[in-house]
Amino acid sequence: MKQRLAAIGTVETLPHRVAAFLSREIESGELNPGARLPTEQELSEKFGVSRNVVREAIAQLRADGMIEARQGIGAFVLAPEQRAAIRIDREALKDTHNMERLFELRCILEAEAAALAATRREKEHLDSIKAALDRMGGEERWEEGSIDADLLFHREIARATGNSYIHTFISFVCEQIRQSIHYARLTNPLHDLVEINVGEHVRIYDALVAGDPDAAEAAMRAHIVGAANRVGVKLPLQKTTGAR
Amino acid sequence: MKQRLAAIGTVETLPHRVAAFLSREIESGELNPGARLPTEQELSEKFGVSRNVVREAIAQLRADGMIEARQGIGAFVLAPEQRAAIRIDREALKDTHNMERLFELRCILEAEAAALAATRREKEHLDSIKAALDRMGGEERWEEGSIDADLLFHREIARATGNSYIHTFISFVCEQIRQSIHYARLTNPLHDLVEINVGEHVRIYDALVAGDPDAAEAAMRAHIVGAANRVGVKLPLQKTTGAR
DNA sequence: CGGATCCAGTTGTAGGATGATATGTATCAC
DNA sequence: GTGATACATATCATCCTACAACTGGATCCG
Repeated sequence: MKQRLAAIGTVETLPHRVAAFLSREIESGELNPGARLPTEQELSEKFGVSRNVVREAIAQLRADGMIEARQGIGAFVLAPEQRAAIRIDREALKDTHNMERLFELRCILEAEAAALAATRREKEHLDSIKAALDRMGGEERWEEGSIDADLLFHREIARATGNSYIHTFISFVCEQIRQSIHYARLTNPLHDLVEINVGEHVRIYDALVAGDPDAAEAAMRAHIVGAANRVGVKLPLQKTTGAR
Repeated sequence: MKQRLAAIGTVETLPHRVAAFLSREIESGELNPGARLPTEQELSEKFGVSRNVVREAIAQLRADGMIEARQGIGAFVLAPEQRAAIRIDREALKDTHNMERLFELRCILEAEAAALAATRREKEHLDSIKAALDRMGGEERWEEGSIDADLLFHREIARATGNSYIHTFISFVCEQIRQSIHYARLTNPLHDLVEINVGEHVRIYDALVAGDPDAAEAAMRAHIVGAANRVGVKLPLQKTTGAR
């Protein structure tokens, strides 16, 4: 747990700050695709840091496919479609409207994933899903432990689809939501404990055991809409009927 | 175009190679979460590079949330759930099975996105979607131009959902698929020109204009299954009925 | 005019030096 | 002996300088 807190409250290192600055400049359109960045020396003078720091910052942006550096010429901004990675700005997560969008994305992914999982799940998957479910209800303290179990439950369902990309994407989105909730609790301590509806989870699990994709999808959709409501986010989804 | 080729055939810089090595070691489980990496000096000796290069490599991994460095102690491997970014290994894209998984993920995202877009699209969105559609059919040469138009068509639909995260995710997945097709064509030159079914696109567009979410979703689903087939990937989706 | 060569600018890599921080050890007072 | 303090060590963070590799243009030469 200490490890997680350390990860969240990570100190802002100089290269990280420089990278964030350049990144925002690119996102905001001040540096258009194809434009050339200032030289490393100019940047190091501008920010008052060593060239080494600038290079580490650029290494980060380059790894994301945001810019491309060519020896002897300079560094250039790439088009957004050429990004090699998806990264979500933690600052943006503090905005409730963005949280709503994130929940919407999560709903899309997980609802379909639940349907897939219902047709493909094997015994091993059901066992680990059940284990997460038990941990969730068994925890006396509603704190971190049961939140972890909740996330594990969702990740295990994603894994049961047999599609590693789906697993990766869902894990990622869930983790972003966890962290944005974490922030929200810091600034708004009245949500001291997070309410988890075990009944909704059980309905999902039952549908998976039954191998019914439509029921699994509907249950998952209802659950995520409910979870969003419980943290104060209203999902404007049109598909709450579920049945088809 | 030269720009894109340069981006794809980018030279392997030393920090990139070191980062890739460490990354593989983490993914393969040789370095478990919580494990401590060798010191920067040890790594620089092991790889025969300067400490500077090692630091740039670590900066990349750290930006992805794959490792966490703590001053005075060392660098530690983080759990996969704590990743701050999604990155897809280009090497993995050369595997047909992975392409199938990627198409499946794409189908999930885009089908639901099309339904959302049908209810939320405004005139501006319809105009840009139509423009992409015209470019697609109008291109004489089936080469890059119309592939670009195809991708733009899908991205504009994603944008019409009004959810920037959905837009980002779909753009990303589409781009990965584009590149994996690019690779496939290099090794298998019999697919010299990519076939694009304009009719399928028109049906999607019509459903969006009509504002019919179910029709849009079904049309999108059918289109992506068709597109996968045309590049030799068979999608094992259970939901080809579409109508609800 | 054409071509080879040189030159200045930029990124890539190397190596060392110093500061900041965490951990363990030794010393000292009591 | 015990506790607190000071010190030593290890490690990452940052800075600095220098040189190598590469590019593009200027210059020079025929």
